[in-house]
Amino acid sequence: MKSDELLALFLRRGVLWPTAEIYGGAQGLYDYGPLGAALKRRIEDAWTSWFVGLSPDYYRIEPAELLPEAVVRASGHLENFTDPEIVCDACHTPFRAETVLEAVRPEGVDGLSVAQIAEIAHANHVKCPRCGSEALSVPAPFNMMFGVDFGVTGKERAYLRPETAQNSFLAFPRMWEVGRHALPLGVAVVGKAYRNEIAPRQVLFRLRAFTQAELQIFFDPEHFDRPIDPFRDVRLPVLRVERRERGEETPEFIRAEDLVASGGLPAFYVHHMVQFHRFFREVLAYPEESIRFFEKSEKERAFYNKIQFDAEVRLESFGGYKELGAVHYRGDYDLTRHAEGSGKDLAVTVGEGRSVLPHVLELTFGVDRNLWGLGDLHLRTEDARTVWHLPPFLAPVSVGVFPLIAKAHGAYAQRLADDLARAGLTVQYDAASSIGRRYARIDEAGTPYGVTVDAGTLDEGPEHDTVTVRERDSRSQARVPVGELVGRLAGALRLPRPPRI
RNA sequence: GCGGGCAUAGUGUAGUCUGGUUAUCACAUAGGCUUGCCAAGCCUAUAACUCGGGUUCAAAUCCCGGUGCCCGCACCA
Repeated sequence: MKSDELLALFLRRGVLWPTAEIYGGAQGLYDYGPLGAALKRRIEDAWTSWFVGLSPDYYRIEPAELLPEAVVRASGHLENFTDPEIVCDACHTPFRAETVLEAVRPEGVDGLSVAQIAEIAHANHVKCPRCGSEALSVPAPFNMMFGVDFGVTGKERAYLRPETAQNSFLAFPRMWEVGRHALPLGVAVVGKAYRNEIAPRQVLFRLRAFTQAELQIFFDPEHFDRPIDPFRDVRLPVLRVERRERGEETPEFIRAEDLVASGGLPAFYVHHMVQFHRFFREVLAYPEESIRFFEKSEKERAFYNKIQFDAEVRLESFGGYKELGAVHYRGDYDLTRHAEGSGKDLAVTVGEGRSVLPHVLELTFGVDRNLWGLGDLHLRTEDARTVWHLPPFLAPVSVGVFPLIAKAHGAYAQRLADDLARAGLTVQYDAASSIGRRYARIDEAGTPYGVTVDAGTLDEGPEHDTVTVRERDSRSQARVPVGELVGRLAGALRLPRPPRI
């Protein structure tokens, strides 16, 4: 679905709206309404059920969203979060310092101060790539973290976390004990992260407050290549660097085993790519042809990542592939930095007394972006009606309950709606306007089932205490005894968990 | 952040160039009548010129600024 169309629908149905709208809004901030909040919760629960379910040694924690300054200093976010820029004073165009100085300083600008970068530019008479002016200046690097006063004196600083990953690294020593000394050890966090983005845009794609679902897996690097259970014949849509360099945009389907055997990727890494792919397919129901795992080259990926595939999905709303998640091999960068920063030894002892500083595999997933993706890919207009083909277990409301004729069947239907809600279903009762309109309303909200009470339900005939269950996608109807309703629907509404490979 | 464009009921829009009646239309929403299993019909109601300043007898319309949105560049998990 097109971006404008999707946003209009989301606004109309109360999925989301701009924060502080009556004051003109605030860039990069959106609030979720009832439908959006419920859907987002379902996505988070589905993600947790799936990824934490991958192993008994994977856990979810819920840490604080504020990080003391020492943490972000050690993690590198305080200095390194943005690359230094060079701005042309003549045409006001900003460039990455590294790019502009490439000819005169091929080794890059890491570690140089603002003054040193400016000096190099002037000494070599570097010109603006766009207008040729030599009037270049180097502004102080912009840090994308939100800093806050911490404590009553205001002398201490803390920062809203720019990513949830840091919390998992900080939790490692505790989790090593709580997890009873097991590797691999997974520590998941689902929660808000905050970045003062320069140019928030595209609704949920670059927010200043956004929700990440991340799983950091600490593992023994000696086991990275250890063969794990066979991948059977799983094929992954991957676009590797060599193929990209030939100008290809589309992925090729490569057997997981081949990615390991001839593709040079560690088995443990590929195993988690397979699980990520299955989550996209089996839980979010993204079409196979929309997904690709996009390999980042050494230049493109963050410096701490040794292997990086972005999990991308092609969205009509933004006319191309968008990053909705990623699989990062971060090596021992994080634990090394935090061991140095804190002065604590973060190595652990495994097996017969071998000391190991675990490496980290990071699975990261953008909750807001995927909520948008579920709208883009599953909302379809079909002969003048709009249907949100959400997987049933993700639907904000599971069942709509309607009286065929409000006056005649309303009391029974209202009672039935209460009973279903008490049984744990999310239910919406609606008696307004015609039955067709009510079906249309729930179709648009992604509700998979409609239950209608009619004359047969109330009559002392063969249809006594039966209702019609109408299915969103097929529009088919079946007569079901009310006592069997919960049992009938429960299966489709249960969150999927990963099968053991 | 730079450049360009845009901003009218809940949603989508007409009107702006060329200032001048009660601001157009559709859908949505609420109530009534009727109907009774896929957005039916009729009647009624609710509801808007992004904010601030300026020009003018008069501003949705022209000018300036703020805010927000879109596109390109730059940046980016």
